[in-house]
Amino acid sequence: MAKGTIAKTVSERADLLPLISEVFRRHGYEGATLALIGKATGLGKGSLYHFFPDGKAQMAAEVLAEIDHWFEVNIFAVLRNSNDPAQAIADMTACVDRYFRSGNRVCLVGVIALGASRDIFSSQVQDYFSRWNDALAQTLRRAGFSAGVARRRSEDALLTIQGALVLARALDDTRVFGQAMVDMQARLLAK
Amino acid sequence: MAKGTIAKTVSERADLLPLISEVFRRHGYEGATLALIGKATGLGKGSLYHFFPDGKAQMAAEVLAEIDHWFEVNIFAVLRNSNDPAQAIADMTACVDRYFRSGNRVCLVGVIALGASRDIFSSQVQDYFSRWNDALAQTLRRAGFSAGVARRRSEDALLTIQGALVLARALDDTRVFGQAMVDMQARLLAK
DNA sequence: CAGAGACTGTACCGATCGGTACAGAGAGTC
DNA sequence: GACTCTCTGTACCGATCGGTACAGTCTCTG
Repeated sequence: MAKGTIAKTVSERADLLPLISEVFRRHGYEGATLALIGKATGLGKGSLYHFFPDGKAQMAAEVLAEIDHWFEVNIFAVLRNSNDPAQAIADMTACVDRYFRSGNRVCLVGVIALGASRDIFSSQVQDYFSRWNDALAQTLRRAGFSAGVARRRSEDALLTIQGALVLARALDDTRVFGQAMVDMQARLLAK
Repeated sequence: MAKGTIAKTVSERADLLPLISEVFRRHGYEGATLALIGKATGLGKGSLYHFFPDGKAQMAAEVLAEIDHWFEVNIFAVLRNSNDPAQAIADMTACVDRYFRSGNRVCLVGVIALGASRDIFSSQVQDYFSRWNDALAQTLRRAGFSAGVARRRSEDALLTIQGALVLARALDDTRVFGQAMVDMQARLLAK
């Protein structure tokens, strides 16, 4: 009930999600507190619950949806629509390297997959990876590989990205991530 | 101050660590609460703080030390001492598959590496992976590979294990982990 | 200018957080 | 039996958790 100390900033929902996303990335679902999210966005709980009436779970769900959409547009769709498989895979690799800032940024979907919160978001996590897997395998099929090889190579690529992020962070060496991306691209199109 | 309701169970420190380890694995460092640890061990805070006066941080540090020791004995030492590189790598692969229960169990060191708690345990995390990396690269050198190739293949193997754990959990498909272990072993000794 | 509705900070809620204090219970020693 | 030391449960601490309530402030519409 302090007198007239309320400013008006008018935040856009779309501007909020990337900021919240980084908090979840850094601290995981359980570690991301409303206080941290408030600090990152510059908003109080009032505003936060105005935009996300269902609280933290809704924020995480919408962040995951936005990430899913970004990958759908920038990566999955490119893989599906390209008729130059080698170029599509090169584009994907470059895009992934840029997105994860050469290993300095962590994959939120992977972080959630490892934690206890996987059970809450299991369908979104599974969907993200299996759609990526399908799109990439489809591209490899178009490059002339059998369904089995395509699928196996695609899974290998996905797991390489996730593992490279873990190891690069563990060793504090982004070079590990860069090398893994080079190796991954070579393995995808080998032979 | 309820009257005489205190039982005497006499827990062994050594029996405690594996139980605590599983809590950290499932919930991460921030998500592992004293209540969960108490539930898992069947001990109250009194006993917990008797064994670990510095609380949660000490528990995590000792769990990490125990994991480190287990890998040192069962994996790193085997890699260093074997004079049959192919056999040593096959043993490592089998041992890793067993330890991670074919992808059903998560790597605590990897989980910590991804989270904010990495900063607290950075030296232990880095040590674990770089000692593994050194031991494996040394084995590959003995198999006749150049230092550069050995190092690159070794890093690739470590990242494959971590990524396979993430992807297997995300897709809820342990087959992914098994296939990754097969591929990893083949790539380590290829050509 | 009046009213509606979106957006804001803040006080507050019960629950739980990590951690402390402490007394009771058991086993060993004399 | 009295003393000591280890191990135990539990009451309690201040801080913070996710979430609610609400009054104030702005913009937009008439």
